[in-house]
Amino acid sequence: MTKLLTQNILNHITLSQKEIDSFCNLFDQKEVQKKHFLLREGQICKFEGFVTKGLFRVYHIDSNGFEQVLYFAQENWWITDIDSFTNETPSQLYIQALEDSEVLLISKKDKEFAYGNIPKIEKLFRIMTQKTHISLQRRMIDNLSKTADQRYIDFIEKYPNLFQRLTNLQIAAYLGISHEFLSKIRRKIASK
Amino acid sequence: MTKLLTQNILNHITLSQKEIDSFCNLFDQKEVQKKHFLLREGQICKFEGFVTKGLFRVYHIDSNGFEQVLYFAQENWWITDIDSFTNETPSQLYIQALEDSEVLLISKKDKEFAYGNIPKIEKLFRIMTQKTHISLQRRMIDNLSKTADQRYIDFIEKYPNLFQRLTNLQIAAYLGISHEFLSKIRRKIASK
DNA sequence: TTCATTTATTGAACTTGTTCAATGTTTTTA
DNA sequence: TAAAAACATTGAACAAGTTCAATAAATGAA
Repeated sequence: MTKLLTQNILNHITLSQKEIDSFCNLFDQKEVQKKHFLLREGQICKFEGFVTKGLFRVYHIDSNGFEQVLYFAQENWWITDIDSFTNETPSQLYIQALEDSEVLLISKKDKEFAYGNIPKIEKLFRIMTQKTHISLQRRMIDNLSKTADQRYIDFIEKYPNLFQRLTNLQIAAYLGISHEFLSKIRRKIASK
Repeated sequence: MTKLLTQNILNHITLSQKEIDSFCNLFDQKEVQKKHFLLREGQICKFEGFVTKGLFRVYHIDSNGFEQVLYFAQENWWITDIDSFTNETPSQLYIQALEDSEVLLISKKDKEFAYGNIPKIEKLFRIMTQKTHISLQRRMIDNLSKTADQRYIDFIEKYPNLFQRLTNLQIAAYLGISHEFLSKIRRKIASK
């Protein structure tokens, strides 16, 4: 059950079997049906999660009712609203399963426990946060500098697997464009 | 000389005087004249820096020659290209002083040393990386959901001090719009 | 202080992307 | 398997933002 998680951790740092077991034991498995929510706006995010099956979208709804996707999380990805989780403030985000999914969840208390009792866990999350920050930094630059056409082409190249599993509606919400415009981009690309 | 740095660290974690001294000793002070560079595209970023005086911009030049500002760093802010520094890959960024400035720099080797010898430093950077990630996440959502007018108004509110010290050219490059369009936004706002 | 350079403003034409409404297609569910 | 719901496409009118070129204003260096 925690095989994927173990693998993921060992990808970042080295831990003894004992440390791994003790850390993995802090997680609870949860099944989340398609369209069900792990988190809604206004709630305080009480968990950090590791996806073992399925696919989630983490998104925001703006004042005009439009949805913006912050990121998608499929198998082997971590999900949380780090803002709400860290500061214990109401979330501005929704986390919804786009397929029948399974996650391993750890609470803030248990995570703090791990920080205190397994020193390398501090390093693990330092490294993981760095990596997600680096990706977001790259995405920020792309969003500032590239046209929607190019961002769409980049998305397909970078996440061919996600591309297969997502609707154009979801991809448009990630790229920051209307789905109608995405449709026109697709036609333009196809006609080449 | 390291008073600001000490204050900044104690804002995030608690350290003994001895730990503080031992960590602060790993930094070298450097003066950077206005318009001079701490880092240029193609170089590997060898430092993590803490600004004690002045103002820097961290920016990217895209394939069309346009500049996008990833962030500004004034006194009490940290600067680095975390991507290049962490992965030891050529940077895509420029870091330039916009005023005569002073920074405290730590090398990768010394930072690794600190991780190994002062356990709480791991926590310090985990927390700091989380915070910068949270800000970037908020900025990403704003960029996806808000119009340029609103982003400009938000910028002034959020960074009134930076706003005073920056030209409209720099602000436009941060907001992701042309400076001509920013000029039109300013006129529109002024006429209200 | 003056000349050169950088920064800011403006207007007109243009491009990118949105909105709305209609229609067709696919997927889900009863 | 039929009906409903969600998703995708299209066109036309519109809004947001760019580009280019000209000019004015502010700043910096000699």
